[in-house]
Amino acid sequence: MISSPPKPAKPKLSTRRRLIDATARLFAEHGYNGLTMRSVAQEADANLAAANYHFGSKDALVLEMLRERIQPINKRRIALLDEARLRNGNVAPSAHEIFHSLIFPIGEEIARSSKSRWSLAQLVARTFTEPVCFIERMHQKFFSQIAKLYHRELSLAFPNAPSKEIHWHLHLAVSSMLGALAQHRRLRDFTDGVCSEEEVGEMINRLIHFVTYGFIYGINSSPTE
Amino acid sequence: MISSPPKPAKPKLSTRRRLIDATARLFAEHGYNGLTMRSVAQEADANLAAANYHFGSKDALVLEMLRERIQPINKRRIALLDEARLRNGNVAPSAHEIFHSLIFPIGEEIARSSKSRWSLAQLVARTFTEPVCFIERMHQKFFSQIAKLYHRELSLAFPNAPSKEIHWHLHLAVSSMLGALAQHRRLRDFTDGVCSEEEVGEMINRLIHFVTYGFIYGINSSPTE
DNA sequence: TATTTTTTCAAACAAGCGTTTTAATGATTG
DNA sequence: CAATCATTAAAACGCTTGTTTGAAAAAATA
Repeated sequence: MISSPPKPAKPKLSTRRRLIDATARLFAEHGYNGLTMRSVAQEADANLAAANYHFGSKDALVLEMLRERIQPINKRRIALLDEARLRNGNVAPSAHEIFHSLIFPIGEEIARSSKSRWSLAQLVARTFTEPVCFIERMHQKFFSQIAKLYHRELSLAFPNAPSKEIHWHLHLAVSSMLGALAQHRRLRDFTDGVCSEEEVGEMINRLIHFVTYGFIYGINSSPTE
Repeated sequence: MISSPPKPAKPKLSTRRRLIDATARLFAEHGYNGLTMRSVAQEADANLAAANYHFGSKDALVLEMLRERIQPINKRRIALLDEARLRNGNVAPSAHEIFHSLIFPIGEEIARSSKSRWSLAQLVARTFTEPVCFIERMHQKFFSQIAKLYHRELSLAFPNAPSKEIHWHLHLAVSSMLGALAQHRRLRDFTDGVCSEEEVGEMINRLIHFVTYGFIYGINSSPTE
C-alpha cells in the first residue's frame, strides 16, 4: 500500500557507510579515546570485527572518516574564494569575503546534516583538541596548505600589514572559529537559555562579523601597545 | 658544602601535591579518558594505590585538580574588574577593561608556571572540550555565575545593546579566548614557524584586542545583516 | 547450478583499565 | 620504649580495550 514490495522502505546503507557515520557521531561525542570499536559496531548495527575487516584498524577507520568530512569543506572554501575574486574582477577579496569563505562552508555543512545538528561542529573542534599524533599529522596534511592560501589572500587585502601580524591575526581568527564551533552546544547553558543551538545560521553570521572586525581593527593597531 | 644537612636540596613535595600536579599535566595532554591512574602514579613517582587513597577515585582527583587551578583565576578576574571600577570612580568599566580582566589572568597564570608553559592553556581548553558529565556540572558551578557577572558588566558598558546580543557576543568572546588558548601550542605549525609559542604575552595582548574589537563592532552591527 | 570470492559472525586473545585488599612501613604520641 | 595513627607498597579483582581467528553465510562469477 505504501512501501514498494522489493525493498522494505529502508534500503539499509552498506556496512562500510554505516561504520563511517557511526564513527563520526561517536568520535564527535567522545573523542578518540572514548570511541571504542564495540560502540562503533553497536551504533552501526554491525559486527565487532566488521570495522577491522573493512578498514584494518581503529586509526585507519577514524582517518578515513575525517578525510571524508573535511575535504568537501575545504573545496567549498576555495570555490567561494574564487567566486569572490571573479565577482570583484580579479581584485583581491575583502576581509569579510575571505572570512566568509573560511567559515560559511562549515555552517552549510552543519545545517545540511539535519540529524544531530552540532555533530560536525563538535567533530571539527575535536580534531583540533585531540592530541593524538596521527591526527596532528593529518591536520598538517589537510590544513597547512589552505592556511598558506588564506595568508596569501589576506596579504593581498592588507598590503601594508606585516606578514607576521597577518599570521598572528589569522591564527586568532581560526582559533575563534574553532572555539565558537566547539562551544556551540553549550550556547544555551552559557547564555542562561537566551540563545538556542538551533540558530546555527545566526551564529555563523555573527561569528563571521566578529572575526572580521577583530582582524581588521586588531591588525591596524597591532605594533602599538 | 652547598646543601643544608637536614634536607637533600630537593625537599620533595608531598605525595598529594605531586599527584595533583601530575594529574594536571596528564589531563592537559591526554584528556580525561587518556589519563590513567597508572600514568599519574608513574609521573608523580608514587604508588598506584596512592591516588585512590588520597582522593578516593579518579573523578575526585581530577575534580580537585581543576578546582585548585580554576578558582584563583576567577578571583583575579573579579579583582581586576573591581580595580577598573574603582579607577573610573565607580563608573562601568570599558569593553577593553572588561575583556582584559577576563583574559589577562589566564595569561598571568600561564606565564607564572614556567615549566611547560602552555600546560594550563591546554588544560583550560580541555575543560571545555571534554564531554564528561561531571566536568560539565563543574563548569556550571564554576563558570555560570561569573558568566552572569560579565553579562551584567557588559550591559552597563553597552546600555543600548539588547540583552540577547550581549549574550551572543559574550559567548563569541569567551569561545575565541578558549579557542586561542587551545590552539596556542599549534601556533608555530600554523604560522609556518613565524610566530612562537614562547610569546605568551604578545598572544594575550593581541587576543584581548581582537576580542574587544570583535565585540564592540559586532554588537553595533548585529541586527542588520 | 557449481565454484569462487566477499562479507558476516561469534568466540577468544593478550593487554590495560579503575579499584580493592592486605601487609608492611613510617611518623607521632603516650 | 610502646602504641596508635597515617601512609606506602605489591598483588590481585573484575572489566573493557583493539585485534585476530576460523567457520558460516551471502554474493558474485562461471
